[in-house]
Amino acid sequence: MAARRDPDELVDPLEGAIGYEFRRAAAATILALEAAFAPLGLRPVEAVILRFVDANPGCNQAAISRALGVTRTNMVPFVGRLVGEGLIERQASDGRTHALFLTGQGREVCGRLAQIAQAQDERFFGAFDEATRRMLARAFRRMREEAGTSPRA
Amino acid sequence: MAARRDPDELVDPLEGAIGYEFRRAAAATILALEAAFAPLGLRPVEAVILRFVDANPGCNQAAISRALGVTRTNMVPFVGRLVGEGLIERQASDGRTHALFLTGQGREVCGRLAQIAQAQDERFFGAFDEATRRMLARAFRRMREEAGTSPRA
DNA sequence: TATTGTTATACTCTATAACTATA
DNA sequence: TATAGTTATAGAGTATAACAATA
Repeated sequence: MAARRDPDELVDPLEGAIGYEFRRAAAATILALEAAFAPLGLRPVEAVILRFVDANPGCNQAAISRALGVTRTNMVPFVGRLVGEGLIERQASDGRTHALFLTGQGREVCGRLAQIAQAQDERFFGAFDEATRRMLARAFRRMREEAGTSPRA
Repeated sequence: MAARRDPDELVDPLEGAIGYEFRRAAAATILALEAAFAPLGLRPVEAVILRFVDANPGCNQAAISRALGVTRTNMVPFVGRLVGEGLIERQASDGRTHALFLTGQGREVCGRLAQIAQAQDERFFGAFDEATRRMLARAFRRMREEAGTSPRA
């Protein structure tokens, strides 16, 4: 007996195409991460910046912008929001540079952030055993490096 | 001997975190795909829409919007551009619905598009053998379904 | 000269509300 | 009452150019 198809449900010509499934899965997990971070009033980018400041106390925002592939220009509103919410603070260091540090509240939020991110990783990658997860994480890192050698880099 | 670290190069506290590597790899492959499609004057979303029309001749744009998770509203400029470039055409069908079809040029572009997408898949996922790629594609699809059961769905 | 932080600006994508024509 | 397509609009992300202060 042939399966009936909802007339609304289209044939997906890209079903099973690995790059397509990869990109759509990533988009879905980003939406889920935004929802998970929303109670903290943070977006994923701001969360990553917070964790970079935590791991690199005293760094400046230009260094973070290079690490994340965000322009210096577009860092301004991100860092401004984090400062405005009292999560990080700027200290004059160089005359043209601000050294960034987490505040006490920033450290607390950063801890909660890390837990949420870890729970999301468990939610979406929990089906893989640890060895597979390490293999995939390395493969994803290599993909990023491979893309970095593209004409755009 | 301890490795010297570029003072500009920050410690990445999320290196090896699978969800983070996953999202950044996806962002990098999307940029690469945009660059690869640029000579055709198409963006990745428009390319997917073209392939949906190819696989579902006569469908309407609301059905595509549901399949892709794009609002009907935001389909308007995408479909408008594809029509404007002579790649798809609208035929009155329902009175309130337009049936979409590829033009001859649309079929040609669609074929080149598919080749480019396949080359990108090979570029980024070529290191995996076929069985692993099938396993991953299914895992990515499951991740999308899992995310779909989130509060946002 | 090069770098940091910034403003201004433009373009795209995304999200919501509302309108029309039709079913 | 629900659906298809559309317009208007607001918000966020992203991109380039330019400037002041500093190294």
